[in-house]
Amino acid sequence: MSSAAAPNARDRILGAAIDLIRREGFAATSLDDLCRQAGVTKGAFFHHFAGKEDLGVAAADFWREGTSALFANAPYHRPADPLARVLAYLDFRRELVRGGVPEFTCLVGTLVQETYDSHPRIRDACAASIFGHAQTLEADIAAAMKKHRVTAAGWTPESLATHTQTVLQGAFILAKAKNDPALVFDAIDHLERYIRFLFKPKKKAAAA
Amino acid sequence: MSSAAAPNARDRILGAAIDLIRREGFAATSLDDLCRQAGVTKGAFFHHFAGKEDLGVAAADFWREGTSALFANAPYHRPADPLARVLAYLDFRRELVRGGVPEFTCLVGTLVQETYDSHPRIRDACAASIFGHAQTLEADIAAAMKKHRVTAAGWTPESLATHTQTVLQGAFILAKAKNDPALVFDAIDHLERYIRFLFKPKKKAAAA
DNA sequence: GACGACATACCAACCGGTCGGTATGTAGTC
DNA sequence: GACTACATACCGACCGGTTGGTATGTCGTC
Repeated sequence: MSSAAAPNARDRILGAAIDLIRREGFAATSLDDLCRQAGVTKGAFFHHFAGKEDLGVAAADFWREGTSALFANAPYHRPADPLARVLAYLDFRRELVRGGVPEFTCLVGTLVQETYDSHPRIRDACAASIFGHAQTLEADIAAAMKKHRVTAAGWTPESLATHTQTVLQGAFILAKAKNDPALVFDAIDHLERYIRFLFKPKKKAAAA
Repeated sequence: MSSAAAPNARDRILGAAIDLIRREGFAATSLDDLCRQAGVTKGAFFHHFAGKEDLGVAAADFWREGTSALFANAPYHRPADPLARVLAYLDFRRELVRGGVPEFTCLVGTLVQETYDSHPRIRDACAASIFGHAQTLEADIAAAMKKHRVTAAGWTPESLATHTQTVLQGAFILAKAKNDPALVFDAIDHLERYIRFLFKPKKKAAAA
């Protein structure tokens, strides 16, 4: 994910940006620190990026590309049953919670909080990452609804897919606040329990 | 909440800090901007606060005091049934989603993401606000479990109370990313559906 | 010799923080 | 009730370092 020792300067800068922004935030990450950590000079930076805002957009795009490749190649797509794939996705998210808080939390979740009001281009790039990823879950959810004959009362595959990301992003915030990765596991447990409820065979569906 | 025109400089500074930090973030909020918006000078600022980190701690504390008064006096405590109180809490959270995104989102959720690694004092103040508020929900959840004879399989009043805050914090992030308050309502709807599932009378409980 | 990929040197604005100073209490003493 | 001694609240000019950004140079490759 971090391309710490990439051959070209651009990727080294983006790798350093992902690391520093997740740790300190976007505004608190100075270009001097960034270039030092990437092992390049300011000249290299401004050769590849028009400015700091451009770096933010590029970092969010880089994150989106990296994570979408990671999830596309992950093993949770293997089960034949679509509901099993959704639950395997949650297992995979649990597996990703390793190392320190700055290593497993989400770049774009951090980035968007600092930039949503002042840097709409960065905000949109973050939104593309979050909602683009959510979208990859919709097909499995829709297939699971069909197979398990679930008629949604008040929710859709899209809204449930979005909700998984809501829970994960919130879990990262609470994990940071308490400096405790266990809170992410708790949140995923609740989310899994909810999804199992939604797909539990029953005579009468709940209203909300 | 914002004490925009408080009589004393300290509260005006804190009100301006809550506004600016929610809008731009902590690092991007300069003391010059802050003092300008508060209508005070740098001298007044450094009379009341030891430095910028101290402001962060004070703002989180101020937020905790303000929100805990708001929730303590809110009408969702009125229903006799404890589960109804929990659901009324969710309704109250829906009501708070008014105005623009910077106005209804959470100060400490934003603040902690920028400071969890570099300013532990601020992080702890944010954690106190989030988890202190979550704790106020535990009694109602526990009473609801008792009344509705729910034997939790894998969750506790504490973990469910925490989960409500997880969902809300995550919802704020997604609402910022898409610049759309409706995402908060969607998230609360899913959360309400989950809670209703948990307390639905049934013969057999689910495992997770 | 043009061009892409960087390095070096530098700048002006801005940043958090300091400092000397003023105005207004307020409590104690005679 | 006047005087001293001190505290609180606030002002605004100023400082040195850092910031994002620029201008120019160099080296390898086609």
